[in-house]
Amino acid sequence: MAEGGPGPGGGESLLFLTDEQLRKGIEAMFFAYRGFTADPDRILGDLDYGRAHHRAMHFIHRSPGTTVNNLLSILGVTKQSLNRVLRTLIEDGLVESRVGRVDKRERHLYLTPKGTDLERALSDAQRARMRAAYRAAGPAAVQGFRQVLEAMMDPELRRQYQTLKEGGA
Amino acid sequence: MAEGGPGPGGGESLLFLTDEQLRKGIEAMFFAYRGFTADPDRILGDLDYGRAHHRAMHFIHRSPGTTVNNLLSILGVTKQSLNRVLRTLIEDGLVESRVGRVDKRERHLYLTPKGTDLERALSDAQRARMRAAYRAAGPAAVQGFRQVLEAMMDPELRRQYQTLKEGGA
DNA sequence: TTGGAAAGTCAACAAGGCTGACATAAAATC
DNA sequence: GATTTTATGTCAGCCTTGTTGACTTTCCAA
Repeated sequence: MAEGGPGPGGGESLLFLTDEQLRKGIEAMFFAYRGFTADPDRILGDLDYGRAHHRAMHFIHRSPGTTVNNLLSILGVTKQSLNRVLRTLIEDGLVESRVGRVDKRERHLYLTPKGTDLERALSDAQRARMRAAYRAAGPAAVQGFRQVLEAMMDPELRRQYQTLKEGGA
Repeated sequence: MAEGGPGPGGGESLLFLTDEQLRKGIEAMFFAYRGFTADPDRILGDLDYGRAHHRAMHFIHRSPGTTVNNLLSILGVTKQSLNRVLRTLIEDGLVESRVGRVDKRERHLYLTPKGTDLERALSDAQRARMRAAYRAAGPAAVQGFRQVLEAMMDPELRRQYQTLKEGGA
């Protein structure tokens, strides 16, 4: 690897934030994100769904009973955009939309058994890659990976990420 | 932070690869990538360009004189898709396309001064975020960040990433 | 000289973003 | 009780950026 840049050579060197180092990080994000989405995309390509469907199913699976508005703020898209995706998922019997009991304006979203199956297939594929990457890099690297990613998020998104983190732990 | 999951508590714990840990990594990638692209997107939004233009300019800046075919394999899109982007960049005087000297079929791509200016504005914004994230997470975390991302890439993309890495170092 | 690779172009299409306008039901407020 | 706000859904239309397929031009090399 021979990292550490122009500093005293790796380890606890000073902040080795040359433009070169930063550029490598940027390109690493670019290439890694392609790998990150490649496996689910392959599965989705065979069906009539896309990445947007995957994202919706992921967060519905993660927070069953979440409302449309909540999902909207997590995904960061317009309701028209989300609705198009959600409609097809509901029509195809992958997602169920239940009217809220306390507030009947709200729709609570759940994966059906069929939806759960697809979500599992997709996340199995994505997890397999993530697992392999974690194994290859080692536990210490995983720690750093998560720290940098978290620091890279917009503050608002970081809050949502952390809320999700707690909720699932 | 209190990481380390269900293992013996952080540090060199065994492979703590629970589905929960993996899912957090997946969501971290999702939220972080949004932050990663947010700043350039804001700049591009004001102009008539999109993320695809940014990517093309980034890699032309990075490897001046690269051929269209080379760029194609780095970006992983079809030549029609790239060509549309490239055409507007050339028309607008941001990119120059020179016929190859040894192989006149090839077009070698260069940023014009105008193109260099925009590229710098975009990458300055992106680097600023990356720098802040690196600073917040610390040198050791940066090491891990890069290791995990590299392990997450498809083998072919990893090779391209590493080639770029060497070329620029 | 002819085959094939590199590059470019045109047409058509799809996914998934976006805005704006509007409808409905229910909750909240006055 | 009337009004306003909120949550959701929907229609129409637009943009970017990806796709496939068909075709042309250029030009290297066998």
